[in-house]
Amino acid sequence: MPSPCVQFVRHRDDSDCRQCAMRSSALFGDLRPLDIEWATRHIDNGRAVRDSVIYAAGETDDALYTIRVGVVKLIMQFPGHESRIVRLLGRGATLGLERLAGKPYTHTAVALRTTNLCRIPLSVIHELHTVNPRLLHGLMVKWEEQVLWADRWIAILSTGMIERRLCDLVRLVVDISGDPPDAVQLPSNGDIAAILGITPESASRNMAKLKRQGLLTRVAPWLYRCSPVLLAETDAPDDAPPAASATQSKLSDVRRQRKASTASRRRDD
Amino acid sequence: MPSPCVQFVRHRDDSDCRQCAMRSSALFGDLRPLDIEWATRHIDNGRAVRDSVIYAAGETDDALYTIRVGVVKLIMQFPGHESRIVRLLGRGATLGLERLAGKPYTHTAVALRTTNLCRIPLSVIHELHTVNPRLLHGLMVKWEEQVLWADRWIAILSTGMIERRLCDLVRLVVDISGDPPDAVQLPSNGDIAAILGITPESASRNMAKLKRQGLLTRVAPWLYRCSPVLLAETDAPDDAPPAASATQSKLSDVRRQRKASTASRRRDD
DNA sequence: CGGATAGTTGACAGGAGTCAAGGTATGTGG
DNA sequence: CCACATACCTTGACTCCTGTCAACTATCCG
Repeated sequence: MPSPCVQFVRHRDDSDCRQCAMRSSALFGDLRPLDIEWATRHIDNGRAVRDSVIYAAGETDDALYTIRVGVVKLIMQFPGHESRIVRLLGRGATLGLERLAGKPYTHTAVALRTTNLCRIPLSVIHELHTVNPRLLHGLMVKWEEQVLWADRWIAILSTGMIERRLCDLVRLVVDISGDPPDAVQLPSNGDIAAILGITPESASRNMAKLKRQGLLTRVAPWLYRCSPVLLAETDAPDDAPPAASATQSKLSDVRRQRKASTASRRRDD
Repeated sequence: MPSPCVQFVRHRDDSDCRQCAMRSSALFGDLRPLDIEWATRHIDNGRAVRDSVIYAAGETDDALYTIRVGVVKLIMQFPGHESRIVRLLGRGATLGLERLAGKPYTHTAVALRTTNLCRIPLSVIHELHTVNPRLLHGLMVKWEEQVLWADRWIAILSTGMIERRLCDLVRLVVDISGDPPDAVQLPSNGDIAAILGITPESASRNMAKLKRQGLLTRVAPWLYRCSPVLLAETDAPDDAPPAASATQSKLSDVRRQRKASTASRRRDD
């Protein structure tokens, strides 16, 4: 398996990259055109076809990546546990920031579809930072993005009934992929399962349920048309504002926090 | 509700703080003693009793925090969803990094027990960074920590049977709190529920199950003695290496990745 | 055309949510 | 110091969601 997965070539078309760096990379937002121009000469452009591995967990290549267009999944595997997809990244997102902390890649990054990305050597980041410390802000923004996506994954995609989580996943994919609502490219059932932490069978069954409800229509394998209802639905099921009668959705509630401080302090170390 | 939750006082005991900054804060690891000494003069020390709010989501106070001793929970609340605890932070951890990206606090941070923490104004970070850009590395390390904890939360605490997740949670608490194994202070059932994304009833039932198995013994309300078996158990149930017969633990498997690259490329945009 | 992989579906069992009834503990007021 | 009120935890009964196992179909590729 020679794995001719990802191939990178030095940039030729400067204007193209410059445009990319400015609009999608908040990373370089604070830099001067001169610095950006310098950087682009050291940034390679790459194409990763579906299922190709951009980098694998544990590797220590000295580079990070930004996505120009496409979708990438980050797979995490802990020793005694099933592996899970912990993030889906789309246009403008940054992969491999952990290399800046000196850690090996913590995930395996795989393209969900043909993806166009830029490979930025760590040395370029360090050089830019030396020249212009304002790069710090861009880096902070990128890290914060990662954490926020991770937290969304926990609070939205890993909590509650599978059907609702699936709906949220579809919305998320539409969001980050930029696919038109009538031709959304959803992950395979296996991937959906790894994203939601469920079995492929449950994924299949719940996809079928959405299809029966007319919220989703398969127009081709992997290609779906989603109803506006599905896309809008932030939450409000248009009924049951008070004393909800939802079939199953209690779980815990961590409101009632602020009030605590004054009273209650029975036992403590 | 005047909320006399957290009170901060300027440091008096320099040596104490310096020691703290060096051992627990990789943040300042790369700085010169002189810079650290300067920084400590602008860092306040605070005490948060159990259930007190360190900061609330949406606030924009210009400071971040590091924990000297104690445990803090980060609560996240998305509009139409139940709130979940997305992280538990212990000694040496950093809270509120998102302020460095210019974002309001994304979580509500609440002390799980009496907690001792340092309040670092953003201006101190910026000043230090100007003086010594090597601070960048410390910041990268802190961000990477946040992401790694978040990913663990997804892959370990939000996947699979509740009983196993509970065991992992106990191990995690022991880990970050530093409690002795025979006197571990576990979160309330409500908090356990918000951590694992389950109901308090399920939390209670599964805690009872662990107690029945002798893995956990309550020595006082909220205080437990955990058996060495529970603490060791990385995963291997000492049986079933091949064709496992576990009662329920299939889920999906995202192995078989590497091989993909060469073959398979049926449809793509 | 045929083999392989992935998706679909049914039957079944058990896990986990829901509802509701006590029980226990902390805190207040007499 | 005791009685009451308020939380929270605990438990049981019940439902149904979801994992498991297995058979079958659809797709893709050689």
